[in-house]
Amino acid sequence: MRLVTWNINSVRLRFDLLREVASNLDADVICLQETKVIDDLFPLAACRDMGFPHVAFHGMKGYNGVAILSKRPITEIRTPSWCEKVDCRHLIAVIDGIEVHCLYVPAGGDIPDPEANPKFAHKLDFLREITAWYGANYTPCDRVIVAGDLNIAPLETDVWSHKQLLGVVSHTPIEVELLGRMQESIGFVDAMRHFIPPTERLFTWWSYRSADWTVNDRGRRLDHVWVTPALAGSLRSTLVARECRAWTQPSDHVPVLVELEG
DNA sequence: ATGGTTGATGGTCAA
Repeated sequence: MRLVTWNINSVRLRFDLLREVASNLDADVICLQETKVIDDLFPLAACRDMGFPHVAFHGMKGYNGVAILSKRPITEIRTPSWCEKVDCRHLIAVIDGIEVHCLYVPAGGDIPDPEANPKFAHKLDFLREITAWYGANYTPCDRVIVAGDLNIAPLETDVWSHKQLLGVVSHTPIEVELLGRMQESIGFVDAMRHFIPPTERLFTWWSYRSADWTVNDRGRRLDHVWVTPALAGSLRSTLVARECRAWTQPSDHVPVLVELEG
């Protein structure tokens, strides 16, 4: 299975780029975040024309939204929600007996203080809640993939400057700690770092708020693919499609590919 | 410390 995750930042605006991603990466499964479209307007026919007959989507007006496109049948769809909000951040599709979780963790706003910033408090609560849920409902023996924009760069080499980003939302110690607890809940294996050593810089996102994203390579690794220990032995390769950031009218995130045997 | 850009939207809000 060749699984791709991409924060597409509007599936309607960037459908032509999605075709390129699907084709260039020879994807079997594509997890999308920030689709920004209600379900009635989701481009389902275009997905089928592109060679993905099986599609699950869970969207809302204007913000968030997740989708999973698959060449193989989807046998079950679920849409959990967190923090008593129905904000379309989590979609589960069962494909080949594997639970594929497409996840979009709240970004958390600008101020890294839960007292002063309700969005940051929501991000931390979201992580605590979903961590408890994984721990209570799954075991390392289950076949689960979590793929998506987790909006946290956990390692020092997941950001362009560890020191300069310690106080910036996405790399603060409290977020890194909570993401670590979530990963440990059922022993998720970081599929990208399974192949790329932690000493090597690895980014999947570069801000729009820069005249030239290539200057000093000021990126962060916000997008992740995790697999349960039951699937770790099936991991074959990973790839960050960095070239997509240089495309015309790009997303600020680039696609990440993880290949699994079978 | 601040600002910078983008997308959905039709006011700003979120990222």
